[in-house]
Amino acid sequence: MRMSNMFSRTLREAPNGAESKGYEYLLRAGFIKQLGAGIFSLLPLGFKSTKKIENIVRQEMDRIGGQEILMPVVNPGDLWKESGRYYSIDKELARFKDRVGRDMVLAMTHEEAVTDIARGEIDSYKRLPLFVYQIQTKFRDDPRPRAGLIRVREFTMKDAYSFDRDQAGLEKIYADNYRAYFRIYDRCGLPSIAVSSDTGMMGGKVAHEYMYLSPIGEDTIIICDECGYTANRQIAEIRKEYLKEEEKPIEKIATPHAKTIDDLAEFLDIPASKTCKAVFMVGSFINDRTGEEEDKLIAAFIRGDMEVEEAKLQHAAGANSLRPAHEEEITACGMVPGFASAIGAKGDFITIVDESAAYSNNLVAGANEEGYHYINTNFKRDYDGTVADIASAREGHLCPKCGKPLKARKGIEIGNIFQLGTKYSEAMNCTFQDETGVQKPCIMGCYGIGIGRLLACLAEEYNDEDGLKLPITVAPYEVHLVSLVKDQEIAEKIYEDLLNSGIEVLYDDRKESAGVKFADADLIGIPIRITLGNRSLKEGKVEVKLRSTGETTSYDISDLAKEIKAEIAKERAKIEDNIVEKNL
RNA sequence: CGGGUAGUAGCGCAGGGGCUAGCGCACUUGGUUCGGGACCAAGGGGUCGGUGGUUCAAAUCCACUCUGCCCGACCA
Repeated sequence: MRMSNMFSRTLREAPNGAESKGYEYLLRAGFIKQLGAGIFSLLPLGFKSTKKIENIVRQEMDRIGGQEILMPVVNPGDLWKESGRYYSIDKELARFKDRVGRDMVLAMTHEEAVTDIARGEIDSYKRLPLFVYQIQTKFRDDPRPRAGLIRVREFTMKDAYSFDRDQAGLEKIYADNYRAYFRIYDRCGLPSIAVSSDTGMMGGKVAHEYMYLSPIGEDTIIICDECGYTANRQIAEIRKEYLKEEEKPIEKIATPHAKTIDDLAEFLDIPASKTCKAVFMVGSFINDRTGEEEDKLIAAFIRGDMEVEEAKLQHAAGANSLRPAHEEEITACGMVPGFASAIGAKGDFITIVDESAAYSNNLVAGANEEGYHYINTNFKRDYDGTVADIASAREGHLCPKCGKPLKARKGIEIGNIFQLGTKYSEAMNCTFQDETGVQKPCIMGCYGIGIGRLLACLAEEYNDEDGLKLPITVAPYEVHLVSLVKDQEIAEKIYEDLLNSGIEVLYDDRKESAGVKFADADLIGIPIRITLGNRSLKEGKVEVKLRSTGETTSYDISDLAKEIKAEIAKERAKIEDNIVEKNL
């Protein structure tokens, strides 16, 4: 590619709103261009990188037996009504009507579409297992896109789907994907960890998320350095110590102005762990057959020294979504915000009690009367409810596996794998006949990687004060040929030679000053830079500089292509040698 | 969806009722320079986000509206 003819140009200054380095450089180097909130075009350099990432993904999917297909972005709404997600997913699912008024959706994932195909293909256990994938556009109308390609509305995703006859089959392909994902990130050069995760709108039971740890991440990951336990905070468990003691008689006491746990603990001169905190949410419960929606108050109780994790609470209550409750909704059930407990409450609401509160004795809790609390309240004796783990794991809490203190880190989700089970196959009647003639639902799994987000994370990981320095496996070109010579003929010849040797070359043939060319080369960050200068050329030499290390070598022009191929192989080896097989 | 902030040339910004709307970079032409964002000279480019209003006069004041960004709610 000749830079004199390149569609995109570099920018000297960062466009307004590029707050992270990676995003800024992707914009300035001309990899991407914003079209609207959360909507980006890929320019030639960004598209090249994206294709490289896609090809790595493709190779690894093929390697574990994946068959590439392509499904439509536009799906009939009826299909999504079958799975129930037409109703259970809110505005994030973009809907429209076609010319005859049929409900249509822009697919945000493809469980429905693939299950529809599979139910037509799969009749016998002999057809299983099956594993397909696609690399395709998704649209999710995110309420708040941000940080460039990190969180967007339209994006390219590799999504894969497996169909098995039993759990053992699913677990095998799940483990294959688990390994393949690490190989993909390793081959892209992106550090990654796998964490146990929530299943969210996908449904199913077992799931892992792959995270790139970064301060700009929006997910919080709980990590145990000691035993390797890792989980998204949404589901991270902690070892809880219960304050067991002899039950004492309940007693109402005056606690004027003690509305918060801190106030209360200070007023009574007790630790927060001797109190019980109430958190009120309203859950939306959607009937996914009819789309009918019902709101219900959820009262969550947890020991005063802990916080409620909303995702856990949502699961425990079986709600589709949660929002904070309004004061009237709480008082309608006989509870008084600031002085609330389940004791003496009435009306239709769901009570979820964290283990910390349920298994500790003699806690101070609200008396549902302005200015009063009960001391020595005990679960079961004084109030009832569903016991669940709804505690939010924080740095310093104890590891559920080994009991050592946990750490909290920020991360960006770069992929996920789900054991779906039969959620979609049952809802959509995707069954097979086993040896005994019995119809059974296929056991499904799904596996996703956001391609653009991966590029964004790579840009975040690989940059310095001069620009990007993507690894050679994902950089748009292998070699940047910078010509500083007056007589372009020799440069043209070298360019041709390199191309003929099968090397991917970005050729700066522009009539620009050396400084401009070097600055642009650093900004775009192609791994190997060849500089053609008048002086060294007279001696038959050219300079080769690595973007990653700054290391410079001088080569004879006569065997340049051969030497460059060796350099490329070395750069590739730097990445490929770091591929580590990681098993589930 | 709530709070904040901003829309003026490709990018970054200034101007804040008055005559041809500026600056830096970028762009065009000519010349000099030529290994780390060169210099000189001459040029080209803008419905001042949109609509409506106030006024003799609006980029500037007012109302509404659209869009971007940040924080939160939210989210794979």
